[in-house]
Amino acid sequence: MLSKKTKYGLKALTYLASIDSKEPVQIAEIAKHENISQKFLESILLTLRRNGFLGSKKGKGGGYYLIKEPEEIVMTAVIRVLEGPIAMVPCVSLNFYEKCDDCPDENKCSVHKLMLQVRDGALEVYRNNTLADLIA
Amino acid sequence: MLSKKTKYGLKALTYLASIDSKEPVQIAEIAKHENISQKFLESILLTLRRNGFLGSKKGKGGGYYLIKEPEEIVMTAVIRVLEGPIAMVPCVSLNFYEKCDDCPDENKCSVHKLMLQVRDGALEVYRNNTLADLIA
DNA sequence: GTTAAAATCTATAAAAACGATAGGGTAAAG
DNA sequence: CTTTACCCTATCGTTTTTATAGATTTTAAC
Repeated sequence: MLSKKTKYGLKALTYLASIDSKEPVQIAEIAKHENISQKFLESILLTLRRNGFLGSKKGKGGGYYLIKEPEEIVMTAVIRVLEGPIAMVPCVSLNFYEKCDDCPDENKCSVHKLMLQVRDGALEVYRNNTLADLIA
Repeated sequence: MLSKKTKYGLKALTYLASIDSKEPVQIAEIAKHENISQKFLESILLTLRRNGFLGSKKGKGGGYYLIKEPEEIVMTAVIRVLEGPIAMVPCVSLNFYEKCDDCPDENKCSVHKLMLQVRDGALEVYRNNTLADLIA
């Protein structure tokens, strides 16, 4: 299940990309337009800023704005920051690999075998989608 | 993230399929062989039985056994029973559809657009894998 | 410059939901 | 009368989501 954090984060990014101008947009405006709890959104935007997706400007006339072109923002990166691992099991994760406690041999594990394919499928989708693709 | 319920369920099914014979296998044996909490496995096997994957026999010499051939047990069905929806968002789910409270128009929603593709990818993998494929 | 307002930042924590496990008792089969 | 599956309930721990309260920075107005 996709967390609301990811969902809201994606929606916020989409909104900023659709605005098109690089002018800062206030949290309140984004929250209202996308029906998101403002305080929750606040923390989400913060992590997006810390990870290089957004810039921010404080004070009057401040807000958040995209720091890169929508075409450059690839979903693999967004998902990993907001949702975490793309793989459904740590033992098939590229960026968050972890061995299973049970499972003496990964290569013979049925779960491993199946989830490897699922991961590859998801990865291909995320790699082929930028923020620009989602607003088209 | 894949729940342990699903993981354990898959491992149990795999084990039963690898045994090959249709003789009942005790919960304790499966739990021990796959490093699973026996009590937890108990409830998992129960739901697998209720959903037509397993048969059971009580008393001495009892246990669980596969009710269908491994080739007939397709992953879409198993995942839906153990894990629930394959889609990461209810608004793109085939079997568990639900409209989002926010989101006035699904067709314009970026999350919807992205998760539709992810679902299709996962679906293709699950459709192409039977229990027999996983033990090969 | 000073000030005040507007906004982002920070930290905490409460509330709710969910996942995983354990305990104890019942029913059926041999 | 023993063995095993079946069933119900409670609990513990974690994660997710939201709420609260205040600190800090920047800008704009005066």
